[in-house]
Order: sequence, then structure tokens, then C-alpha cells
Amino acid sequence: MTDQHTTNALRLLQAADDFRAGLAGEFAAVHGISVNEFMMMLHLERSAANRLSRVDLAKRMHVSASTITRMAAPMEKLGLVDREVDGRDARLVYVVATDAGRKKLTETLATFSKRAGYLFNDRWEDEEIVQFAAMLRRLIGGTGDILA
Amino acid sequence: MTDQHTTNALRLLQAADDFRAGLAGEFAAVHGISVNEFMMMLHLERSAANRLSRVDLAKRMHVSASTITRMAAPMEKLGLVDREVDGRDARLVYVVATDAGRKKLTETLATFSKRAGYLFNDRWEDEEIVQFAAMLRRLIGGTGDILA
DNA sequence: GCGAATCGCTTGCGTTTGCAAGCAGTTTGC
DNA sequence: GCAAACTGCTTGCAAACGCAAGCGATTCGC
Repeated sequence: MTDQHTTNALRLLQAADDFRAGLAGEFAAVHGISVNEFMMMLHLERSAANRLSRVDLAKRMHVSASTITRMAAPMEKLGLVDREVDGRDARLVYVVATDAGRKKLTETLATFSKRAGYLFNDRWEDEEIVQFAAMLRRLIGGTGDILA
Repeated sequence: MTDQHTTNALRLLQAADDFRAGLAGEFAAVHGISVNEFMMMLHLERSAANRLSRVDLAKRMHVSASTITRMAAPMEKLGLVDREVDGRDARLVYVVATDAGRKKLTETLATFSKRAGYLFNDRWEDEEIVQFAAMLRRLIGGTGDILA
């Protein structure tokens, strides 16, 4: 009926959706933050000088540039990120993580890690975990593995 | 810095997002359908009598019941799905896949499988594919593996 | 250098989605 | 057998998002 590749792709989407849905609920309840906002903070924290341009963020997060603009605005008011214009190219407006933003990320990441622990629960062998990590890395490809 | 479970969860989300984004573009361009509409058709086709109640669909797809209602409306007009009220419980309104809907699903599934083939490209060994499938099934758990 | 093409960002508008409220049908408790 | 609780679905409203248009800033072609 359906070949193995198709089955695997379906399961990949299903597993990610399940995890993301659970995450969204706890993030909203405990940290008052969305999964996308969390991903944005994560990208910032793991980039040079804790900052990225808007188009760069958009590409990494698979959203439009306007979404980044609209997402950043309330986060600026909360003091999680700051706005920084490039000195050489005045078109570039960086989103930069503040100290408060990185603190918030640390808290939120703890929740994330807790749920990741639930996901890969005790029945997984260490070797399987490593194998799984290698397989996922191959799926993502060299360029996309920025967060991990 | 980050433990292996966290890394794996991040990569899982990343891999699924990448795949979904590519899929969304081709689905919209070639088939004029969204990924969610595709998932809905898939759930219907793989259920008894090609039909599911709205709340059931909502739970499986991690969306609200109102989203199902609003998604089904235009698909009814296109003739992809039909509306069917349960004889015993008049509250239940099934979404049922029509012949045209299942035909559309077959076409769209071909695109999906093609992209799944790209994702797990030639460098994967058969044994690895099977291993990966088993791992993903463990992540999803027994109840969630309805599509594959 | 200078006009044209390009780039990064923001804004207007339409679409999609979730939440809460409301409604009709069903089950439960007594 | 009836009222209360519950269930499934729909609708009003608001938030999130993409697309296209528009604006300044930069680069390219000559």
C-alpha cells in the first residue's frame, strides 16, 4: 500500500506534531510564550553576538519576514529582544537577544528538555539515542542543524 | 550544554518543519491543497467507512473542532468530502471522503511519496530505514500510529 | 557617477486558527 | 420521567500568518 519512505515521513510529521502540541500547551501555561517565540530565542542565542537579521530568522524558521517583524514587536516591549541597526548597511535591522531574553530562554529550555526526556523515555538505550541523533542529522542536512 | 534528548527533540522538530515547508509549497502549486487538508483526507481514507466525526478528526490532527468545521466547508463545495449525520446520535456529524476526494488523495499522496523519497535518499540502507521506522513508532506510541 | 535593479523591512488586506459562548441532542442521577 | 450535566457542533471575536505593495538603502551595469 504505502512504501517505507512514505510511512517514515508520515510518522516523522506525526511525532513532531504530537511533541509540538504538548509543548505549546505547557509553554503557554507556564512561560506565557509560544513555541515559535521559543524557537526564535533559541536561534538568537546560538548565533554570533546573539543576533540575527529578520530575513535570516525568517528563513531558518520557515516563516515570512513580516511574521518576524510582528513577532519581534511585542517581545521588544517585554524586553526579551532588542533592535539593532547595522552600521555598514542601514537596511539590516537585527533582532538581538537581551539578558532578560536569554534568562527566559534558559527557563523555557528547561521545560523543553523535561518534555524531551519524557519523549525518549527510559526504554531507549544510549546507543539507540545516538543512532537516532545521527539519522535525524542526516535528514536535516548540514545547513539546517544550527540549533542542535 | 544541551543533553542528547534535547538535541534529538530539536532535530525532530527541525526535520519535520523542513519537510512540511517543502511539501506545503508543492501541494499548493500542484494540487491546490494545504498540508492539513491532505492530512484530513488521509485520516478519512484510513478509517472505517472513510469517515470520522469532527471531534475525532480534531484530536488526531491537533487542531480545534472549529477548525475542522471551517476546513470541511470549502472541501464539501469542491466535492472532496461529504456530510453525514449519525442515525443513532443526531449530534454526530461525520466528515466522509467521496470518490473524488479519494482520487484527489491518491494524486496528492504520490507527490508526498516522491518527496519522502527525496528525504530518505539513496544513502540510507534498507536496514536503517526499518530501524528508523521502529524508532518513530516508539515515539508516537500505539494510539497515534493510525496513518502509517 | 547615475539610473535601474535588487535587497531588507514594514504595512494593508485576506485567510486560517483557537477560545469562549451558545445551541441542540444525549446521558446521568435521583 | 425529569432536571442537570455532558457532548458534539457551530459561530463571534481576536490573534497569528502569508502575500503583495510600498518605502528607504545598497549594489550593479554602463
